[in-house]
Amino acid sequence: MTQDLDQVFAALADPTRRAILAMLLEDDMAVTDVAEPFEMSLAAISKHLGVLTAAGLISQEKRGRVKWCKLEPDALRNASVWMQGFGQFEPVNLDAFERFLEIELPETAEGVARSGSE
Amino acid sequence: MTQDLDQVFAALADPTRRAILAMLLEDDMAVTDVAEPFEMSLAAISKHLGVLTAAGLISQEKRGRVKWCKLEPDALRNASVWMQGFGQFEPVNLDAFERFLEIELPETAEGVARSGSE
DNA sequence: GCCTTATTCAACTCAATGGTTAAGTTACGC
DNA sequence: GCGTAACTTAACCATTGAGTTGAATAAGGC
Repeated sequence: MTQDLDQVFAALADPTRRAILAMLLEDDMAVTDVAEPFEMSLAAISKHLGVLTAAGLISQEKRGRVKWCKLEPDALRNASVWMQGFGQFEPVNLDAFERFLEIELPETAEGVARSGSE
Repeated sequence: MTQDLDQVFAALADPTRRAILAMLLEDDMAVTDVAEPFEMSLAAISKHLGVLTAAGLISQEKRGRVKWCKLEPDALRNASVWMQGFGQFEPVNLDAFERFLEIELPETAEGVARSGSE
């Protein structure tokens, strides 16, 4: 159980993985498509998807030869509850969230992949 | 900015550090007192406090020869907003949070330190 | 059946983490 | 001002993590 939190938080601690989650928010995607905007090997993305899956943040279903990735936002529930215990953060400020997406979405995935952050 | 999230999530990914945060929820504490319930060296705890400070999750103020640690829950705001973007997790279920505390508070810090999780 | 596409696996490198012990530093207390 | 309490720093070690390349596997398409 605390291990769940370990895995979820560790998974979220990587900007590439957060960017992937944000992408999947829009729609389910095949591994190759997830990898496309990033400046790193497919194998690397495959690994990232592995840790996201292990953390329960996404699920992967193989249909034919393509493996579809699907967001599983419920995995965030425990982590969210844990965090909320430290204070009341005003219920979803969508504007703030959009700002994050602007920074972390595929448009700039290149930047994420190259420099990590600034 | 995305680096902030990196640091916050990475800091939260360790059970010892989460336990420390939970302890500080009750009251400000000196480094030695923070370390007391754990089965690891003071130096190790000092490092953990360093990463929590770097992430902005706590602040440390030296008064005399003791350094007081204080929770800074605001640092969780951005992370919380980010997570909330993935779904509406019902506003603070205090019971659920208490369950986490039971597992991660100092009473069982020994267990946390020894086995990490089960 | 064969080429190709989609994805993973294996082996490796390099850097970062989490821990250790031992040696500093700084501030009380007497 | 000396001894000690409260921390931090340094040097080290073992493990993990993020990335690479290259080979393996699996499923289509024709």
